[in-house]
Amino acid sequence: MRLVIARCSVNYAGRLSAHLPLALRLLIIKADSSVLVHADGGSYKPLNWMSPPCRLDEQPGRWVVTGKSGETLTIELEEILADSSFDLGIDPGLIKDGVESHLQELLAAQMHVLGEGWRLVRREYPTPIGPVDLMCRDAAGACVAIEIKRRGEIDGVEQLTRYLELLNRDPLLAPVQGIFAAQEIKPQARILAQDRGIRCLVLDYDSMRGADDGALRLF
Amino acid sequence: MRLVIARCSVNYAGRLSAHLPLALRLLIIKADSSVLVHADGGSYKPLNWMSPPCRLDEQPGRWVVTGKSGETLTIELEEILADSSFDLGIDPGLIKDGVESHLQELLAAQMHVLGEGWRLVRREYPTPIGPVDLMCRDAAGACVAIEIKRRGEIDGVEQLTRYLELLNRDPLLAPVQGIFAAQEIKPQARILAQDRGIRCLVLDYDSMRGADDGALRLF
DNA sequence: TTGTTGATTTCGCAA
DNA sequence: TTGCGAAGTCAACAA
Repeated sequence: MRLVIARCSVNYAGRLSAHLPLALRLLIIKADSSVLVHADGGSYKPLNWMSPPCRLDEQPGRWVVTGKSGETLTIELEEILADSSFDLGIDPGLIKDGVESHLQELLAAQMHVLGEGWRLVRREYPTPIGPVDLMCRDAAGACVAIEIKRRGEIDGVEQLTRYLELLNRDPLLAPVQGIFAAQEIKPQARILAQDRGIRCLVLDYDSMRGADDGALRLF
Repeated sequence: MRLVIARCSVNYAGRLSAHLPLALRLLIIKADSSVLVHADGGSYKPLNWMSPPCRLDEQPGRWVVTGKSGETLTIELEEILADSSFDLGIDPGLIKDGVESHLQELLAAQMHVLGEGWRLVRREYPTPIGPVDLMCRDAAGACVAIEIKRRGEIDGVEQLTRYLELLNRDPLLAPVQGIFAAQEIKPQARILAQDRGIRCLVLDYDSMRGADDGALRLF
């Protein structure tokens, strides 16, 4: 990894065109030749960048980075204040816990909280327009499709609605009910769901991990 | 901006939990106290980070960054190989060209590619649920609503469907047809559009800029 | 390889 | 402040 502090101007030509006027910035060149141009603010997103795979052509006062599909990042170097390199090695990588797939696993393993005699048909139940997170049957044997989100917004309700519309065309499955489950359900999403006869379920991740059934509330 | 090369382990506790085992990494502390943890690969996204606004508590061998809503990033510093600071000043910012609004302008100026005698009624045609990108009339005088996306996915078809449903309630406008136009249309979006009687149009930005009508293909 | 979905998405604009 | 839509989204995973 090479770190350069330089007064530079930058041009990008790819899906769009973008230009950065002359200013002092941090330039990062990673081991795979990818380049990041950072300012001293904003968030983690660079002002401009080139993703790997790419090739860096270093000329005096000018770097030209060319991407896989021909896009180019051109950096004009006016003045270099610092330039240092380090060998960091390969990173062991990030370990995450608490994302949507975990919610799906937990709810799949706790079908009983939905009601007596409910059972899981399968996770990621395939349909032509994408997989239903959980397909199950209630005590009476009727189909129920469950869409799980970390944050329940209108898009998720629309997604579940599409699944239900399609599934209900199949006489072997119909009628299929829907449940919209999320750690947090936005008011607009809740209203839309209820308007469409879809039940809402608020999930509590920590409590589910502890298998505390009281944490699940059906609306 | 402060740049630190250090052997460190990192823990994040917020919406999710994440952990980085001990390894050599680049730590960036920006002027607003936001922190980025980068490895020597991957893309522009850091392995871990804290977005502003946040507060950095620097203890010996440990940094604790606390975010606005209480999330924390804890960095345990095992060994520091480099540590330098720079004053970059405020960046003048990025100038972009080639985004969705430009596609809208270009298509609005090239109505004839849709067919003989087509004309534009107006761009950003207002409805109670949001503006229709382009409203036009075909040679027979029938209304056509056009939704433009850079990448055409299912959400865009849903959006256009909502507009059409609403517009078709107005006897002065009905029947209103729909066209879904994008630089790239995903298969599922195309299927959904066709199922709903919405035509798909693939746009080529470069050719449109050159006003090459042959670049537009109606499906 | 291609396609689809989730994300600590981030970012910008408008109501 | 909140909500909605776009992004050079990125990244993980399945077909």
